[in-house]
Amino acid sequence: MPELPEVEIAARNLREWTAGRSIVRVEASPTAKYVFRPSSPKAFARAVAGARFGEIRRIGKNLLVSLERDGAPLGVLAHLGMTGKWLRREAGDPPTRFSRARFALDDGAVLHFDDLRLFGRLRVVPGARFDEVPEVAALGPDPLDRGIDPAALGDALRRSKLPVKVRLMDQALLPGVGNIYASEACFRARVDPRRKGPSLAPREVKALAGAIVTAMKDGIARQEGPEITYVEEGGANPFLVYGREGEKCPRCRRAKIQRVVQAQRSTFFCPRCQR
DNA sequence: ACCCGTGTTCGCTG
DNA sequence: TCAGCGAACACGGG
Repeated sequence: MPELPEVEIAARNLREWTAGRSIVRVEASPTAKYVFRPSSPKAFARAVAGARFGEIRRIGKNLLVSLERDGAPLGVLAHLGMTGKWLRREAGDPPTRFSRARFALDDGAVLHFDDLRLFGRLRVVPGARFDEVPEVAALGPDPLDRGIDPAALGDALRRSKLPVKVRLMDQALLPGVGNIYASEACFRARVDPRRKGPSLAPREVKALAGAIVTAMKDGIARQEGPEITYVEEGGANPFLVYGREGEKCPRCRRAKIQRVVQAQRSTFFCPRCQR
């Protein structure tokens, strides 16, 4: 699931599910110790039980959940990792398949943090001082929230010899851009993902800046619906090039989509359209 | 059995 | 000193 669009959907869902609500009880699976590091599952549950929900922000792929407990601010930083998701169930429903933490609310709902691979994280942030968390402080401006300044993007690309697709995934530059949307943005901008940053012309940088934002907005639009209770997987591949090795390019319809490996991750592109 | 994986972090290296 | 690289993390799914 999770790059910026998926996390944005999660944020919207969570806002709806938690508005005005309090946490009645928390269960954290003891086997999922890794999810709660550097704290423990027990300490995490103890810290947030009884809290009332406040604002929920998203920066890149991070969810910043503000809580209030005994009149004092408290925060939870949530990251979905590779396979994390937030699901809403009713009290008494069976646990979701890879449920790692369960938050019982005062309206009878139970929010599950579900995560197959255990790369997700739930972390208590004392006083909700998110800006003191190094991983949050290191993030650049959120591209959806604040837009992308082509001049700033150009500067950043010029300062690094990394292939442009790899550079786009730097969370300090463009928080929220991950492996899928980096490929998708390069395709939309017609830029070869293997190009080195400094080789890009200003008009290509500008195209990239626009392509990143529109790719993410499309991703969000695809997933939002009138009655989302939770986002399901499965179904047709919604992406233009990602996961489409060997298929005909959706733009030129002549070349075949190629897959290459960059920085240990798969990159998909059209060798004819992307220069 | 084997390869793959929508993410991040850490230790090493040149 | 530090950008860049590769491994590690953990566990299915195909």
